[in-house]
Amino acid sequence: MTKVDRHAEQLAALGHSVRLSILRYVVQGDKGGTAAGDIQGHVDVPASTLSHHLKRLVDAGLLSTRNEGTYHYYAAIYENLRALTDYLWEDCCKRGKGSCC
Amino acid sequence: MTKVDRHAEQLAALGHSVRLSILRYVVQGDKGGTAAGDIQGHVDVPASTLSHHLKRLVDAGLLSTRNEGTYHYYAAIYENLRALTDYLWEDCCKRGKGSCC
DNA sequence: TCGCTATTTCGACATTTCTAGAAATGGAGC
DNA sequence: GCTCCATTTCTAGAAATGTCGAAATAGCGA
Repeated sequence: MTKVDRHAEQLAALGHSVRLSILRYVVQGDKGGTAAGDIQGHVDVPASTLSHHLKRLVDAGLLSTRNEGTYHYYAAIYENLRALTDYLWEDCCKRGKGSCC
Repeated sequence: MTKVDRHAEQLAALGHSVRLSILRYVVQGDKGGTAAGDIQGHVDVPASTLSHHLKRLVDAGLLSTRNEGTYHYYAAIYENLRALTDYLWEDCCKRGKGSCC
């Protein structure tokens, strides 16, 4: 999988209002992660739906998982998120006449 | 449409390898925009498919269009792209114990 | 062991997105 | 007018994604 494909997959993972809300909630949370139940209280979807969305974010490499007893904590992988946002601006205006960013 | 929905739509627009390639190519191009034909030479999809993808990026508010004769130029809307990437980091660690970003 | 809670997996259906050929548009030049 | 050329719109089928109830898993405490 190329760099473009990988980043497109991450952006697609964020391209859904529920998943975007999840990511933002988790990004704002503690570094140790946020429990799935806590997240559920915030986004209001059935547990099975939530679980699917969380899996998608984990698969995309944006969230990590840690299980503590029956609680599952999800934390943002900040360096991957940073790499993603940086990617969109990489080589900005390289081919242009003036600078812009 | 809420802020989350709007940004999710923009991220979904970028969540496709062809469209992500298009955006990056245009972001790197001149402020005056890049012609559709130029873009097509870069991404290698049929014109009808390309047009569909370009429309999606325009609808999401990430690209603007300008017609000059038969040529259609597409340019990145830098401020919207900036707002999008900033949004992902907004209030980072607000609810956490330590700082992280 | 039993029951309780947190969470995930399964399964099936509805919806959306992707793709690309064919036809249509719109402008430039003869 | 006609004819290129660049690009978009139409169309329809294939593929992927979203949803959520029901069932399954997994860990805790009594």
